[in-house]
Amino acid sequence: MVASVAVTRGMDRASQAASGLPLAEHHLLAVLGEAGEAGIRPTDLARASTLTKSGLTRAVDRLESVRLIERRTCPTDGRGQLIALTAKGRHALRRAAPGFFRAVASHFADHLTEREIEAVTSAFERIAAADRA
Amino acid sequence: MVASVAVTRGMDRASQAASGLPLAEHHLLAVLGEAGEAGIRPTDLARASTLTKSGLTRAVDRLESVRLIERRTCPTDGRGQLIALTAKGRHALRRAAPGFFRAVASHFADHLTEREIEAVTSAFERIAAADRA
DNA sequence: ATCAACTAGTTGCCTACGCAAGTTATTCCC
DNA sequence: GGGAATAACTTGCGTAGGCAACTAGTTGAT
Repeated sequence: MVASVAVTRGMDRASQAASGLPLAEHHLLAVLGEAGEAGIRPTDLARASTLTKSGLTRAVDRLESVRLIERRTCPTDGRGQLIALTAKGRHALRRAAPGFFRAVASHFADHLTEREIEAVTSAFERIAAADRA
Repeated sequence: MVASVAVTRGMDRASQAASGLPLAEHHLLAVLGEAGEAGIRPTDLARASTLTKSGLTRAVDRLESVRLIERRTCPTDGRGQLIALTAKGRHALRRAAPGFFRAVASHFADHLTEREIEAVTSAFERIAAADRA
């Protein structure tokens, strides 16, 4: 836990430097980037992030207020919505990427061997999957 | 990050169930347990925890107010103090231990192979050490 | 068709905690 | 040994975010 907090804090500073956004919000942009034009439902976005539904609502509020993302009404469910990157959001993500990847290296990957990176990646993916279940 | 937040949240609930304390505070007790009778300086405790100095001040306030730990004036530095478990604190730590270890297993270790546990442990120790430097 | 049970997202409330500035004690240099 | 630079906590302030309760919409059973 101590190490993971250290990495998270370092990455958060790096994220602020690279995009002006806290790590959690940068991560939302990244997930939305993978989701593509179609957008993604808030509940799914929360699952793929480090936030609960209520935290997500507010993070989305912030990102929407600076026009990095947009809420669309969901065509198939009147309760729901679809969240997607705006053009501005896509640009912000692209611009932040190099600094972000350097930070992953300096705060995390550079301290590990190849084998360790593989072990950590697969183990943590399994843990995240178990948690979602 | 997603996995580490999932584990942290699970462990936090488990810690609440086992001792009534949030994970961060349980961890402080654990570190103090290892420090022994002599106690430990707040700055060192902060380094060994997930908290900054200011967060530590307040966590110590809370734990002291329920008599699980005590602040002593430091004999060798008039600015400083020594923090140590009270007898009540030692008991609380012992009572929480079984539930706590079960939670480490169910939220973390059970999802990993032996080799992965070793890889993660050594890698994360190195990361934590690098951060302290 | 209606009503109950569930799900999606939002909000009120509260707390933890980081940052930066403040206080007090120490060290070190001259 | 006197004064600047540094270190050890503390505190004021601001914000993020979890929980639980709420609203609105959906689904399914009769």
